[in-house]
Amino acid sequence: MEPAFGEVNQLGGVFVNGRPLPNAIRLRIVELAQLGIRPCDISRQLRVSHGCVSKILARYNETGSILPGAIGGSKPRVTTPTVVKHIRTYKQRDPGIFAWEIRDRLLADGVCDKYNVPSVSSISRILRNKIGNLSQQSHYESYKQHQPPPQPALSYNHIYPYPSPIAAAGAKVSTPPGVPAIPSTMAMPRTWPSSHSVTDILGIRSITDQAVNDTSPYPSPKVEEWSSLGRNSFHPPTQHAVNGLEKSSLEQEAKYSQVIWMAPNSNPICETCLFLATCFHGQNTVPCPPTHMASGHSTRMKLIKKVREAPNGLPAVSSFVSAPAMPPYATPAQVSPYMTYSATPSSYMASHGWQHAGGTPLSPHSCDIPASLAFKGMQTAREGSHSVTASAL
DNA sequence: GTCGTGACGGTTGAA
DNA sequence: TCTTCAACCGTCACG
Repeated sequence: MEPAFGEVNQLGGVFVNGRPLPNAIRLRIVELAQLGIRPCDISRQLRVSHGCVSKILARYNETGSILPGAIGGSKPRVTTPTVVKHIRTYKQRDPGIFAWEIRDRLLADGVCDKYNVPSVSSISRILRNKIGNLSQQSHYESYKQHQPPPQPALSYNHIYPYPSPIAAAGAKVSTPPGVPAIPSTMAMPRTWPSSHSVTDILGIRSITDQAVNDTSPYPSPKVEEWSSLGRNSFHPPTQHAVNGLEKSSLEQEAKYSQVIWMAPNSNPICETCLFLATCFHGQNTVPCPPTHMASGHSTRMKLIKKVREAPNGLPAVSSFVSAPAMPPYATPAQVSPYMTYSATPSSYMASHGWQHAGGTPLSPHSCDIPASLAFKGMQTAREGSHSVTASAL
């Protein structure tokens, strides 16, 4: 079994097979693309395969979101009791009705939509297995009397929150050609955890923001709550729609984050840094870095329950952090392979004009995204430059 | 050299 | 609790 710490791709980047890239990297890919940097350059710089860059950009263009899709789970059943009931009704009214006619009627009557209407073969199977013997009707009715009323048929999107074309179009940020745009993921007001502003994705809060309510940091999602999150908690896209993805996806992300950024050995970690994948310093005696202390983070050291361990006893990490092997505030020479993902946007973020949704500039977190081996060799070229341009990269 | 695409091996979570 | 299945992931190779 491959260690949970990941593998190294041909570009020298580290990834965990089967797991999505961290949001910070996904976001950075989109950022760089919108700055006009070619995908091949993004691929090399972030050490992410060009196929992945292409896929993430394509998804972003399609959905307006940088987030990966929902992983795992099963397709919702389309043959709900309601659907079966309607099929039965159609069959009773017209015993000679064809399956495809039933399918059309399910659509026409609004019983199903195009996402959850059963296939013709499914309808045929229902007719054969459940309705074929109408002598079972009395049994069915008897059974039905002892059952709760059938739930309305769930739309496919209810479970699978893929944004509808309309939602995607609405979420999409239209940008004049050549004009760097702030992705809609970055433009959303901060209403964590239902926001995907860049500050939320990266777990950054402005100093001003924290000063207002320093004693009440982020709404602190408990791991117990996160653990209960899943596809069952998906909501219709009309609710909490954020950037083409609704709350449920964010919840899933929260759960995913829980897996990535837990503290090893139940050590306290900075609650804020918990959401900063590249700023992991889960050691008991290590305070928050000065920049965090200045932001009041040191007041929010918190014990996070370890929730998941690899069979070898090491914490299961995703593609970002090698916490046990990484001392806090690793110097470039000490950066673990996982820090390969870490871009070096400190100067970039501080200078390129991003504004917090509330108008507050992002607070520069020197440890948010530390120096990266991915940019090794480029550092010299970037010295003295505070903007990301193709030439600087 | 760049980019889109499909195969592949992997993870995840609902059933 | 375990297994199955179908969704997703990123990498890689090919054209």
